[in-house]
Amino acid sequence: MEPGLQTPAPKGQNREDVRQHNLSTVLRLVRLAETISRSQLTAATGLNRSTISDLVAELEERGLATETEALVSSGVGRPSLMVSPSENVVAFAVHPEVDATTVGAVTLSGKVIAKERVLMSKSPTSADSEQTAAKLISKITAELGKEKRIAGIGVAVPGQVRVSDGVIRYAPQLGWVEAAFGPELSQLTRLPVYLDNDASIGCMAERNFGSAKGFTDVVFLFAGAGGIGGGAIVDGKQLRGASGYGGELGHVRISSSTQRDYSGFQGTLEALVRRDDLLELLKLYAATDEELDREIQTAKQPAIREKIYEQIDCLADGLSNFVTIFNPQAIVLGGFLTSLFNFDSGRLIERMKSN
Amino acid sequence: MEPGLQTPAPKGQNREDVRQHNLSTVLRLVRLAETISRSQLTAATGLNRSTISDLVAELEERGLATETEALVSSGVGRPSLMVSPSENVVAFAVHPEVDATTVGAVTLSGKVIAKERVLMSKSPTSADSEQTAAKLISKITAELGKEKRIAGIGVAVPGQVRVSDGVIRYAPQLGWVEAAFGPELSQLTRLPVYLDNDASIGCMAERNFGSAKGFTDVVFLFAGAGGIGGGAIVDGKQLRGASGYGGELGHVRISSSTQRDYSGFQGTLEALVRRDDLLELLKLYAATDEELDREIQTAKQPAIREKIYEQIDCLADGLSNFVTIFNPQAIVLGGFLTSLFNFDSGRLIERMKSN
DNA sequence: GGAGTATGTTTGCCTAAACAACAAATTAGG
DNA sequence: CCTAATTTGTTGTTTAGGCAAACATACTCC
Repeated sequence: MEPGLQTPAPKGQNREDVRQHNLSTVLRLVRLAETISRSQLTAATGLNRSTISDLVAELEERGLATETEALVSSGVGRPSLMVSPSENVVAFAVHPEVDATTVGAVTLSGKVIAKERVLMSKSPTSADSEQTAAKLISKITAELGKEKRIAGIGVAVPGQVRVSDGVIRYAPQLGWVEAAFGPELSQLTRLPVYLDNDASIGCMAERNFGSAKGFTDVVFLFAGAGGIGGGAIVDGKQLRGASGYGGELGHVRISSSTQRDYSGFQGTLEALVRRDDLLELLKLYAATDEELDREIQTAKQPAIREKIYEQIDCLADGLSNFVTIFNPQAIVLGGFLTSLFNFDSGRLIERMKSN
Repeated sequence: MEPGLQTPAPKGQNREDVRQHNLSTVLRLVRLAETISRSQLTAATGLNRSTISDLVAELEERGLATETEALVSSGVGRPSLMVSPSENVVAFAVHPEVDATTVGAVTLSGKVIAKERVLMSKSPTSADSEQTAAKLISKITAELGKEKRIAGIGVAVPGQVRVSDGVIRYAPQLGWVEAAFGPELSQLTRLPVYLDNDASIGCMAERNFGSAKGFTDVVFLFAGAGGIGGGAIVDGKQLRGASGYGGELGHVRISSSTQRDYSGFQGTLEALVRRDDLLELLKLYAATDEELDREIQTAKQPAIREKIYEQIDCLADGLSNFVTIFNPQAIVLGGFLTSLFNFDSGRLIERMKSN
């Protein structure tokens, strides 16, 4: 339909690729399991005992993992050594928002060892956020022990991101367009920077550590103040699309309604399932998700209940489409969508089935 | 949401895997290109000259490819040897339908060397079709030269298929439910059988040889007499979903309309973009796609044009959702959807953009 | 026909995984 | 306790597949 780059790219594999693949496979298993025995690694990877030994040794040499003796023995035979991700490798997590910029430091083992949040002036530019982030990073770095090694920076952007070159294509709430956040932050900090959409990151997190752990096909829908973000895991990988703008499930049109969403599109999931609408009806302003949830679960007024049901129905319509399209093993709801689900999960499921 | 099998399966790689991968990569390139030089193979795979030499030799030894000298030299330097897929490896293609069963024989090089079609009694059972197919296969096999080697059977099923075990889950037009077509046909013919949804197969074909050649992200929508089939290529791979029922794009709901599709769902793309509706309006019965196309392109009556526009709009709504979700490089339309597109592609595109 | 160039071919090398044999650390069972 | 059985870690060797280098070959260009 439209002209595009032909990208066959079916590369061959050589020795180094194998080593790389196996190292990363082992490291991934170690990270995801928090701590795992060498024998479990051999079983999971199908590789030879001695190969695992070698791979783990290399990871240890590179400072990415540590081996310890098992605390409790789990049966007959010599107890297997336990492998854990290193505490000394840290990555920074950056989250630029309209009113604040947050930077966290996380170890490879998943522990958050620092977190700083700086309030921003109204509508900061991309450069403002970058500089704030860079300052926080250098501050946290200075406070870290000498033994810590910094792997890089991950940025969760509330908007469309071109992952390949780290450019924020469009972040409606921040008002940024085509901002080279990644390269610029990398310039400032001299660290590798990885940018991605916040919903996508949330999706991967849920899939790796959260409620969708281990599933290969997942649909993810998260509602916050800024609308509905979404994503999908297809065959174990994040759905990105050709240019990286795929998976915007909140912007899928589910009705002929002319109600508009935050990006100006009509009849989309985001337009019809709105946190703001409920807040207004409930006369809640600037409420947290917890407060909103309490109000929803205890709502008595027919008008309000009606509105909630309406949103549940819209959510169900959207979800049933996603089921048709993706045939997922799990659907993960986040933010106030959880509240909608809890309010009447039976109705939601019933409506999904009826479609 | 629903309990599912945890499938992490992050396997390690050993030497054999590499060889396998490289062999299949080379064979794929050879098949897709019809004929390709060894130097092109080295460039495309990134592998060493001597490695390609070795791989091609192995493919030749296994009877999967043949090497010939270049007919025309393409520049300075020693001319590279040309590699082509073997003509002696054939696969059978089976297509069971309500009124007929078709079997074709195709060489690895893509040439159709035999095709037989047998009319069936009204609504054949799965076993009927299997037996008919098996008979045709043994008949064609007998007629093939001794030098031909049979690789296996591929079946294109008009319905939901569980690819993993070759079971047809539900084929509405045939009225089959949970039919073990794959295993049974394999039993009858003593050949490996691969089953898949016909739309999925069409999708891969378009992507490999057709208009979407080489693209990694494609949305595919095909309309026939039996409704609208669809599929998607995500990151170079067919979208299947957890149980293999994904990608049913025709059954996606795009409107609150209560119009039902062939599977009884309301407001779906299939329910609103109906070939039958147009046929009826045009007073065409049992028309071919070509006849229908002629009538559509020359339609004058306002009522008919109105209906066509209506369908174009519905199609656009569906497509724009798919663009939001998949962010594809190309959209491939098939069957009478092509006619709708040609009737007023401007309107279609405009409507897609406006959403 | 010689220079230049790209490719095919052959040989030996290198590396990573596998394998085999042995050592070590545990449980089970008397 | 002591021995057998079992499982895992360790070490040295083997093997396979891709690579690099050196050389041979076939083409174009001048």
